Amino acid sequence: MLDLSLIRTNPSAVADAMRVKGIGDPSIVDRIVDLDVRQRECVTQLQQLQAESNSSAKKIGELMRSGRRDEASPLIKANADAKEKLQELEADSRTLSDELDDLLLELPNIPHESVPVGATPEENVTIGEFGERPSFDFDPKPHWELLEIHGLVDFARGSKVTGAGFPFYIGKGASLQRALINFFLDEAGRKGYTELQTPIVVNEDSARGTGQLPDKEDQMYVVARDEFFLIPTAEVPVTNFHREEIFAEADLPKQYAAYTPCFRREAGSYGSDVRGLNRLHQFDKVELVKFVHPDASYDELESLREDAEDLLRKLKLPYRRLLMCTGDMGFTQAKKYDLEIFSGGQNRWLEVSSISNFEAFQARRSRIRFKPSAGGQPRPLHTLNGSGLALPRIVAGILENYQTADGSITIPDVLVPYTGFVSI
RNA sequence: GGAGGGAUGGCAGAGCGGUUGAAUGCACCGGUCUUGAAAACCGGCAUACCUUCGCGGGUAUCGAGGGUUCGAAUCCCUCUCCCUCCGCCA
Repeated sequence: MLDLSLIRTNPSAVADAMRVKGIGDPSIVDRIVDLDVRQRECVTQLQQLQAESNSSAKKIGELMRSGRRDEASPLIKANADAKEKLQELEADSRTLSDELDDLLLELPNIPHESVPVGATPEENVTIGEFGERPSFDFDPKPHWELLEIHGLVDFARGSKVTGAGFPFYIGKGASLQRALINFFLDEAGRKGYTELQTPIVVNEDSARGTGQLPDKEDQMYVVARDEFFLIPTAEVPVTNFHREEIFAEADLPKQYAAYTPCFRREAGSYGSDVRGLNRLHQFDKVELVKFVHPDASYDELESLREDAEDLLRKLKLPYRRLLMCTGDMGFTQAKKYDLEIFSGGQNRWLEVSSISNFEAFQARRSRIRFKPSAGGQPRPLHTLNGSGLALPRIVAGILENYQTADGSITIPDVLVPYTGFVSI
């Protein structure tokens, strides 16, 4: 959610943001401005009437106590008469502010000035390539063939038990995932993130708080009977962990790491890139989330990105860093980096982390604030998150980049203490 | 799932339907005292919104929504959540 006062003072900036993001209908900004004016007129009128009625009621109380009932009765009648008008204004005010709130929830976040304007993924900016791509003196296999050869994942039985995109991991395949989860969490802990285990279903307020609603409603699985949503990322429960809370300024920043399964319907995204582990309906991820002071959020974004990249360096996976253009950013982000690893068996880049600054967008929706130590009103803080990291594509990358001529796979050194085996 | 109890400010905890946005204690912040600290004393300390250039003024909020009343934290209804006991179960 955006600051209403910004919309008042600079509505065109908001409409422009919607255009460069390609999200929503910019004309709703005008409707918001109009509604806002009408709402405030209505509230002012209502509060004036309430003030009159309050002071009259107080007077009645005094008269009644001193036994001057006859003097009170005309006041009582007048107040009773005013009541209808009062209720009318109350209803109007409520209707207007509900309408206003609904529209405000439709506005996407405004991109940061450092974000390149662009409409398609082709206009994302590659900032750098790091690490060494593997070179093979044999024909490298894609990971789905390696999974098959070693019996690491069972897609067919996953489909039988649940549906496409819900695989079983077997034996060393399962162990490798568990090793990665532990490695990621241990690294995060070392870097000062507090580990959190979270619910993996959330209620509607939480889904709205982080901006999945109304934007990503179709991407979430719903437990209709209990009105829960399966989380598409740990960002949702972790950010909402502090929903409706006010921090002391000195308590910032707060940072958390959480491993969770993630559930995504991926409606409308079938295509050639969904083979093997490339795109699943359920996958595992360790997510890093920060609650920070507004002045610090862009520094924190870089440090969060560094924390994620550090994992790729330690795993010795070649990767590139992309700065997403306005059109390829989501509804909620002000600035976003993607990290993609180069996976040798498919000879293509796979997104394994997305690192975003939401500025006050989520915090305003979720009412997560801090109280300035210099005094004054609580202010929304800034939230950030980044994958650290998403598992299946890391597994794909390890299998493809660490495969050897005889079809076996070498476990990256840093993972060996976690797997307990050196090869598959 | 069955039975009962509860929900008040950061926490604890009062609150006859009429200066109760709310006593009191703790915590916290500022000050006095002290060489310093502690103690003691004095003062401050919720959130959202409207209005004003500002000082200030006003409105709403005692789990949520609705109702009764001139007036509701206080009475009535509905819902949500929490706790205790029983049942079931990891």
